[in-house]
Amino acid sequence: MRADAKKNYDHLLSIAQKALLEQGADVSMRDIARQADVGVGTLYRHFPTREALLDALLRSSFDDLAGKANELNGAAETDKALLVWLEEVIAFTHAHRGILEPMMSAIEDPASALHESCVRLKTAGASLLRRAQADGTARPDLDGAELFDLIAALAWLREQPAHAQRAARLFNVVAGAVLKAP
Amino acid sequence: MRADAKKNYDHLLSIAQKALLEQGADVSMRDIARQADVGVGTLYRHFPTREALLDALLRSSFDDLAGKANELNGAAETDKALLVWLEEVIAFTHAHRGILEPMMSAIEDPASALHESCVRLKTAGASLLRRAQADGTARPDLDGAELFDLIAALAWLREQPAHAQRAARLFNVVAGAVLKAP
DNA sequence: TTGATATACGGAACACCGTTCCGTATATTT
DNA sequence: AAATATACGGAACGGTGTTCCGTATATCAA
Repeated sequence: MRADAKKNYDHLLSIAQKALLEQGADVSMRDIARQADVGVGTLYRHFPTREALLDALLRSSFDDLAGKANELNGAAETDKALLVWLEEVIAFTHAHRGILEPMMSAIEDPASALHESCVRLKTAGASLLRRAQADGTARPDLDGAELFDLIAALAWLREQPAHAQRAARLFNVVAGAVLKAP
Repeated sequence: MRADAKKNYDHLLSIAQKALLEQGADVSMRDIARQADVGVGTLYRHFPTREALLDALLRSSFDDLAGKANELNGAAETDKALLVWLEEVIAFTHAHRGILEPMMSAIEDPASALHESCVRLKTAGASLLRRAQADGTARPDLDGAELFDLIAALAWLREQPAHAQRAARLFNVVAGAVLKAP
C-alpha cells in the first residue's frame, strides 16, 4: 500500500467513526468524503461498499463485545451475566444509531461484509444463553437466533427517539421473559 | 372537486393500495404515478406528502382494527381478547411491509398526517390492556404506550425477511411477558 | 355555442443519494 | 531522470422526494 493511500485510509476511518457516532449509520458517503477532504472515489477505493466501511468501523467493537461475553461466561452468576451482556450490546447499538438495519440484513446474508462480525455476536450471546439455561436461570425453549432477534427488537425500540424513556422498562419486561427469576 | 380530479384521486388511491401491498410502503412516488399513468405532479396535488398518501390508504384499516378492539372488549375473555387483537395488528403491518417506520415517527409527531390514526390504534390497544389488567390477566405495570412499543417491536421483527419463522415463537415469548397466564 | 375563468395536469428542474469510471497526478522503483 | 504502478478527484449515471409552472381542460356564464 502506497504511503498516501495508507494515510487516507486511516484518516477516512477516523472521520467515518466520528460521522457514524454523530450522524448515524445512514450518513451519506459523500458527506464522509467531504468531511475527510477527499474525493468520493477515494472513499470507494478503500471501502468498496457501505457495508465494507461499516465492517471496518464495527469489527473491533463487535470483537470486544464477544470478548466480554467470554469474560462473563467465566465469572458472574449465569442470569446476571446474560443480563449485563444484553444491556451492553443494546447500549452499543444505541450509540451507533442506524447500524441495526445493516446488521439484520448481514446476519442472514453470508456474502455481506458484515456477516461474520454479526455471527460472532450472535454466537457469543448464544453461549451465555446456553449456560444460563443449563443453570436453570433462563427459559430452555429459546435458541441463539431467537435471542438475537429479541436483542435486535429491543435495540430497534431504543433507536426510536421518543421511546428512550420506556426502553429501560421494556428491557426488563423482555428480559423477564427470557430469564426465570426476576 | 372537478370530475377529472375526482377520477384521478380514486384511481391513484387504488393503484397506490396495490403498490403498497406488492412493493411495500417505501415504493417510490414516481412508481405510483407511473403505474397510475399520471404525472408525478398530479400525485402530489392529491397527496401533498407521502404520509398523507399513507394516511389515506391506512385510515380505514386502522379504524377497522380499532373497531375490532371494541368488539373484543365486549365479548371474549380479557386475555384472549388482547392476544387476538395483538395478532391481528401484527398481521396487518406484516401485510403492509414498511409502514412501521412512518407509524413510529407519526405516533410522536402531532403534525404528521398519520398521527391521529396511530393514536387511535394505540388507544384501542390500551383499552384492551386495561380491561385485562382489571381482570388480573395482564401484568399491571404496563401502559398503553409501552404495549404499543412491544407491538411495534414484534411487528418490526416480522418485517425482517429471514425471521418470519421465529416470529410466532417470539410473539409467544413477549405475549407471555404481558399476560399472566399462558 | 362561445368565451371566460378556475382548476388540474404533466413533467422538467432541483438537490440529494449510492456507485462507477477514467483522465490526471503522484509515489515508488529502476 | 525516466518509467511504471498506484491512487486521486470528481464528473457522470440512474435513482430518490418534492416543487413549480406553462399548458390543457372542465365548468360556468352569456
